[in-house]
Amino acid sequence: MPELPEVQTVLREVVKELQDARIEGLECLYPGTVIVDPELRGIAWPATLTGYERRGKYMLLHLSRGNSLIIHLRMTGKLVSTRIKDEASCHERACILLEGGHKLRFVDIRTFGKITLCRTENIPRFMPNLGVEPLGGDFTPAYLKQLFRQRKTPIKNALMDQTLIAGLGNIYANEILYRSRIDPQTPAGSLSLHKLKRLEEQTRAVLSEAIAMNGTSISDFRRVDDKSGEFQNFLQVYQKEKCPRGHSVQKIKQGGRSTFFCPVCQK
DNA sequence: CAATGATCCTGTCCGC
DNA sequence: TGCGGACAGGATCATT
Repeated sequence: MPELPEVQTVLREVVKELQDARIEGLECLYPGTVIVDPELRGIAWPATLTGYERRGKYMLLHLSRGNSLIIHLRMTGKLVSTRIKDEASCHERACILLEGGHKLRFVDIRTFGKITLCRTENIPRFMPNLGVEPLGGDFTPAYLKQLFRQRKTPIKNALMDQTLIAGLGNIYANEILYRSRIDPQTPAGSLSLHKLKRLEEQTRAVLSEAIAMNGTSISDFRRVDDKSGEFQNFLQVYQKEKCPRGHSVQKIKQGGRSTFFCPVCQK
């Protein structure tokens, strides 16, 4: 499932794919996958990439002519370059057309992913309110203390709430809590500054390591070049029977999602 | 405002 | 063999 490290990985590779190519169009191949800003008038193409950024799990690609693409992979979205693999897929939902007949295919089994083409100044209209960037300077124990104040929701749910912290999903929330030795059921607002310090440090550590390893390929995440990430080899609790210290990992449901944790290591 | 639950969607896996 | 059902899960919307 693409979370922050996977999105970062894909963005880096998409940029490499787009930076020297003229973008000639955007094709929608499944109803609703491509959203076009009604204020975008006239001709958007051809365009070139003028900048890019990641915000939470969203990729923003800024184009010439004052337009931008907002890409969200949701659960099963993939961007596949025809330079690497030119093979049709029945799950192709959209397509970015490049000069020379090359394409960047948006392949998405479950059809939840979206590509929005909008005026750059209208980006906020097409994006939800997102919380703090977990690798940014604002992400500090004191900030978390304030953010979680009065919150009774379990810390696991809070970590995955994109309006609080942007970019964490189920896999990394589980891993971060294990490495922080925090019980995922702990009410967020009751965590001591001491534990929040561990949480902050481990969040940065886990995400940085995962980015360095090109993300986690569980089930169907693939990079633009169709290679897998490598971080799945370093997961400590997610879908594991035993934690690294040999204790049984417990699986529970929180907010409809699977939580994996070690009741011995995490208090 | 906070928290919860249903919804969207399809491939995979399990039990009968 | 095949069918039904559960599961996976990010974001959004409705409800409490």
